[in-house]
Amino acid sequence: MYQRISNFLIEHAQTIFGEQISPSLIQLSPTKKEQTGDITLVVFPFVKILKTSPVDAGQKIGDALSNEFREIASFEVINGFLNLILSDDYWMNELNRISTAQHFGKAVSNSKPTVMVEYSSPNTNKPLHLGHLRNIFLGHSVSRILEFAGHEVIKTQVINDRGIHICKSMLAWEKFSPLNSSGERETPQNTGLKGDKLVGKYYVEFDKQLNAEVKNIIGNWENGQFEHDHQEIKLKFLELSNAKIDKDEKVLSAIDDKIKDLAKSQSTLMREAKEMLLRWEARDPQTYLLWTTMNGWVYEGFDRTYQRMGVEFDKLYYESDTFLLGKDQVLKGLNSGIFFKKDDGSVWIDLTDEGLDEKLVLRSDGTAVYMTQDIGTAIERFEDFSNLSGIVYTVGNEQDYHFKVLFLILEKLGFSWAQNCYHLSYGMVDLPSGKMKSREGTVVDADDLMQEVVEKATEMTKERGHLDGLDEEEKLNLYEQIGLGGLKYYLIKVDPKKRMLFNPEESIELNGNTGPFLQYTHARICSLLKKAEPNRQNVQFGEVNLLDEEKEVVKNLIQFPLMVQEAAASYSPALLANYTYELVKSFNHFYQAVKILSEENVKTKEMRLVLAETVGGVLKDALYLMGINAPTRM
RNA sequence: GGUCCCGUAGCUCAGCUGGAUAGAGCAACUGCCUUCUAAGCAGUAGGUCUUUGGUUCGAAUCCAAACGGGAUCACCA
Repeated sequence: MYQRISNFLIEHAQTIFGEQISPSLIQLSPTKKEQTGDITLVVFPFVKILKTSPVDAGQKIGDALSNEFREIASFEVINGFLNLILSDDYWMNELNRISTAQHFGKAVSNSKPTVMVEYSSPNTNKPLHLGHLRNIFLGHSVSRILEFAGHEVIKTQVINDRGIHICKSMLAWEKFSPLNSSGERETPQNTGLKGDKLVGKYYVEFDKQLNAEVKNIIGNWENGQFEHDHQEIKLKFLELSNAKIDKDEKVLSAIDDKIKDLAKSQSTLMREAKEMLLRWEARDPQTYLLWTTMNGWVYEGFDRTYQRMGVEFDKLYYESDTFLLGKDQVLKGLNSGIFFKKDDGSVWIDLTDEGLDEKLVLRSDGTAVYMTQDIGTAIERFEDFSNLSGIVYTVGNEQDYHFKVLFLILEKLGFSWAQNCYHLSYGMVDLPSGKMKSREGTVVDADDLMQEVVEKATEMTKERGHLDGLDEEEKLNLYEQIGLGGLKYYLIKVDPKKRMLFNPEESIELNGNTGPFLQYTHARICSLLKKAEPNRQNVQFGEVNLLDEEKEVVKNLIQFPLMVQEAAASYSPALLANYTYELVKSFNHFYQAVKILSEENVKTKEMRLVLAETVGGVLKDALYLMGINAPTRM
């Protein structure tokens, strides 16, 4: 309707306004709730053209529109706004159109370009945490939204399965794992621990042991004892220590950190970890076996976590396969003059013209850095999938700079698809106590959180007691859906790019703007429809008068396809979440205000049932797009 | 210091391609279950939209500066 009005005004501009008008002058929007009307046109832009008062201008446009469109029953001009009132007929036709659609708002599958969505991308040295949850739910939801909007979507993740951090866990396990009676070190099998948890435990253990050693080393240094009488280290230490004199706290702690780094570099543990990394890179069989084994434990653990989350991937990339990629590209770029070489042999790109800095793309020893790898991986992906048009990277905003540079480099290397690559950047998740810090043990574990949320859902659902006739398995399934639905919605409803606060109590709340509230409404509708299926034959769409409550719901329903498009275009499930909440609120308002089953007028009753059914369908799809299940009872 | 992001009710967030009296939820207070699931609905209260300038018919929204918070600027990933 908006489109039709807009088109009409443009096409007949000459007769209405006496001149051609720019489409940007036409501002159509839903009328504010406080005002009567359905569609509002802002009249101000036309006042100058028509050289009359806002009232006369509005009157003139209103006349023209209501003559043209029989759907416009009447109109009002108030304060420079033209409020169009649409006929019941129009709303009934819209309801009819929406209710008979298969998946209203869903574009034809694969009618839009293929995109790859990357999310999760964990390290294999520790379990997933709250930050990953935001990342994963966000990326997963965006995948579904893009798919619904017509794209073919390939869901992927890069698993950071190599590097010094992995070696730390491996080394700690080798050194510090106790032996059991059969002489075995700890494994998921003999401890019952989830694989990623076990490996994470040894990562923490490494840190603990390292800190102890570091403390020891610094103690020795302070007493003037330097291993092998190492002069260089001694000088550095003394220099740093002297720098501490007369400094304030902030500078002091920065210097202390530097001293710690110095001590770490001299520690046995760090040295051993680095040696292990070298052995790994040399493909030492024993190291490789250990690495494969421990990563295997982690994958098993991750699989269980992903499964509970209800997310999946189509294609996995492993850093151990890709970390050598990109070097050729850099050398090619070097030849074509995009990169340049410094005296020490390191390769850089100069981005100062773009307002950025110089950026390293290859170390002086010829080895790859993160950037090198990402260049290679991106190119490989486009080779793997010949119909790929772009990549969406779901990665935290601390890497904004990295991706800015990455996309620029890819563009300079001549890959036209670089402009279809998008960094879906999201803000950090803070706790009421402040930032999550692994060092301070304030990290919220993903499995623990999911468990907690499901337990809470269980407790509160039992309290409500609407579950007669469900068997035990169905009940457990339901608790799971409610708990996770709440958690997902909580993390998704906030604008992705904004930093957000995670309040544990609010995340398991069932009332208000929450996942369970949306699910509850769905369950309610299902329960209603179980008692009376709408019989479409009885609905004569021309003969029913609509109440405001009903019209409001239809208005919201109409918006759904538009919201999906917007959410897809801006990669923002939050838009969809807010929309869904509005839809559900208007439905509940309607549900509470009118009778349905006991309505005596058959036509009205059937219309209301159709309305409820339609909301149920759209709601189910909307929840699906957020990765949330829609229970039929709760 | 350079670059980028953010600042809206006590708290958590919408609104930001300029438009009517700035909205929700939570927390507080009042009502509504012999009637379709009260995980609901209706209502009361709560605001110098960080500040100051500018752009114009009109600014929470656009521009500039200041203040406050965060991120990033590694031969780390």
